[in-house]
Amino acid sequence: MEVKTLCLGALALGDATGYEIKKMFEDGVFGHFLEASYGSIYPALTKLTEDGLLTCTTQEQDGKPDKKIYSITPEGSAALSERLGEPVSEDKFRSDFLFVMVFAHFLPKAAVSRLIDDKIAGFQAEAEKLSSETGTIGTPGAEFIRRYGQTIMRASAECLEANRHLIEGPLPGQEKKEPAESLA
Amino acid sequence: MEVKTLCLGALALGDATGYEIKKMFEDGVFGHFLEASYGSIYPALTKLTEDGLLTCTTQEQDGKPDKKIYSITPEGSAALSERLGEPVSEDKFRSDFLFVMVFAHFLPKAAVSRLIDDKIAGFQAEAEKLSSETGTIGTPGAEFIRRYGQTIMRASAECLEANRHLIEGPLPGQEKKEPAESLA
DNA sequence: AACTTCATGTAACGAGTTACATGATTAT
DNA sequence: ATAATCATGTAACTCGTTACATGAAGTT
Repeated sequence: MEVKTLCLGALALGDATGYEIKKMFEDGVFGHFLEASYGSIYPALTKLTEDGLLTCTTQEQDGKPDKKIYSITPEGSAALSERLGEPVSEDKFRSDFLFVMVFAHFLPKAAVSRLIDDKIAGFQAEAEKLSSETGTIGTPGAEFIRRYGQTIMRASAECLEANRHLIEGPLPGQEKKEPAESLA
Repeated sequence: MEVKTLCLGALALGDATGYEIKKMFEDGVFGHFLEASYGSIYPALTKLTEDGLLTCTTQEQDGKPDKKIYSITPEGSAALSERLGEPVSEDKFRSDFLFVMVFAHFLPKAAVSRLIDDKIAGFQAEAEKLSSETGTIGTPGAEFIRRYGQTIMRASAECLEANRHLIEGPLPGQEKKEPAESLA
């Protein structure tokens, strides 16, 4: 999905500036499964406006550059519909972390454990973030994504915890005496 | 993670040709969370050999181009260890499908339902594939990845099925006035 | 006859990121 | 003081993909 289409979609949810669109791909719903940088958003916005798919209202500000608020036009909506109907590219899950795990025996044990701890914490934080976002965008689609994201993040964290012994070796508590993990 | 590192990793699992390495990123364990094309693998292999991180044995064949079997050198292993120790980039989950779901109301109902059906089938196929791969590579890391992948694929399929009503609207049979939001 | 598998390699092209340029305001 | 937020925009660069070139053997 090219950035132009993403911008069209973002603006279908309401008028926004380039800066705000970027935020939607950072913190907003989109942030969990898409990304876009200023370097791609601003040129896309310019191009879409030239093509009549957006209109732009400039709002003067003092100190800061003028705020350029973009709105989607009927042609823009039509274009979005069309692109949405085209076959979507496959979901892509890229993980350098998993690659490292395959070669965990190349690294010191403590480093591997830290990597796993951090990853689990990351998943939990992401799940947390998603649940706190409830109601940010009122659409069913957004709610769907929140639930989806939470499910995956929780499943990931649990699965990692349940199977970390495969890469770390058996837990100290399981190979000898009582578990030493008392910190809760 | 750049392709050079990926090749180094692939060859740490055993000698291989460029062609075979490509297969590992298509069908093998790596295929589920990484990708690389011939256009990046072959140049990477050449570069790594020049740098002394790999050695190359040419095996003549009739008809086909000579087979070039690469092996990792001690320096290559050292380089791999080093790169594995460097901070890994964040996991990236990119999904055009989810983007489309946010704007499902732009599409005909039947098209949306088909998209969802296909996606669920895809997740199930992927889970299936992962479970059939048991034992392909004997390492704990590979086993870990299989379990991880299966968990995620199954969770995805189930979650999609459980929440599809959010984007498709309530099921014909459930269309009543009762509070239908139970979350489970 | 046509397609897939095996097998390597290069050049053009694409799409987006990174870093830079600019600068006021507010928070730490 | 220092950093972050707000706000837009461009140019260079990176990295990789796509498509091409070549070609035999086996399969449908």
